[in-house]
Amino acid sequence: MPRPTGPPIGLTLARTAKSVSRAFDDALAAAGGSLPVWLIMISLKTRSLGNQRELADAIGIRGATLTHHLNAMEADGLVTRQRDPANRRIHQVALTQRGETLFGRLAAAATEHDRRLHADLSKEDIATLERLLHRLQSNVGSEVPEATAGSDA
Amino acid sequence: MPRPTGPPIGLTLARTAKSVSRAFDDALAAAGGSLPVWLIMISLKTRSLGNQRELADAIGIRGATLTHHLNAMEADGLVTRQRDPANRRIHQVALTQRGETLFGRLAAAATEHDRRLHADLSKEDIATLERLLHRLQSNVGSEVPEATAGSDA
DNA sequence: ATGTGACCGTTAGATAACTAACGTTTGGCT
DNA sequence: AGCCAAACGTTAGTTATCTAACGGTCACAT
Repeated sequence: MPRPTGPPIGLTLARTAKSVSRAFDDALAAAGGSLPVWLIMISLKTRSLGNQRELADAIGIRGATLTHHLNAMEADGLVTRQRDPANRRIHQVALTQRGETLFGRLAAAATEHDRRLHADLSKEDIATLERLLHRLQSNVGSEVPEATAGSDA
Repeated sequence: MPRPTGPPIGLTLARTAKSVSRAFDDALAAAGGSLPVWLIMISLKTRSLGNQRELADAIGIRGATLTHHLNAMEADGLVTRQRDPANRRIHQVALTQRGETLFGRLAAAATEHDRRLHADLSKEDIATLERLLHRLQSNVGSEVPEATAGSDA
């Protein structure tokens, strides 16, 4: 009995994520950025996203929050927003030269953070962790079992 | 090569924690509470905490934020705050009868959430996950290796 | 007894996320 | 042609957290 009603796994998960995210954000702040800015940039670089909504979904925030960050980034000269001529509802977001420069610095900080995070963990450990985290996510995803008995709502 | 520069583990961790916390908070909201309220209550019930600062540390928030929640909970008649006669700096926080009742409902919701979260995971899986999460936390904890070469601060 | 420093909790102000409602644009249907 | 529903992004307002500064209380030394 290794878990005699100890702290629930959800609580440990939340605390760990808070610590790790905090440390990551600090590292990015030291490089002149922040966690959301980094997520936006890396999504712009790697994925080919059609619109801002997909971008927001990709980094796990709401559309309104993304607008907020893009406003700040545009004011800082990191990105540009242009209407798509073919579909004027869509804003095409692109990194400026200055944005590319900052991306380089943040990438270095992110790599360093990841190195530190892995530290003594083996590749199998990381793979196992990823697998378990995905299981947790799918367990709370949309599993609303309404096939039990009665609709007691 | 199972991780060809895929999403960093820190990102997966953050997303999973967000989803799970969100789901948990929704479940608690349906029972008439919230995640911080639940954490405060369970800490009051289980641990024997000397003061509010320890309470805040136990649930991972700042003292000022705890004050905010306790104000709301006191206004709702869930807890009482009294000065410790032996040490008037300390506020003794206690659950009222109404607080106990809500605690019961939230405990049921939390148990249900935990059951759903575990779902197909074995005890070994949970133990492994806990171990890996603790490793991550300690890796970013306060590991400031200043024994490398020069003090470039 | 009195002054100094530390501890505890609160208050004030800033920051960042969310939800809800809105204006614009598009495409299909009548 | 004109209308209506849907999609996209922005704006407005709320909520929750943090940091910094403050007032009250205690222990200890002088």
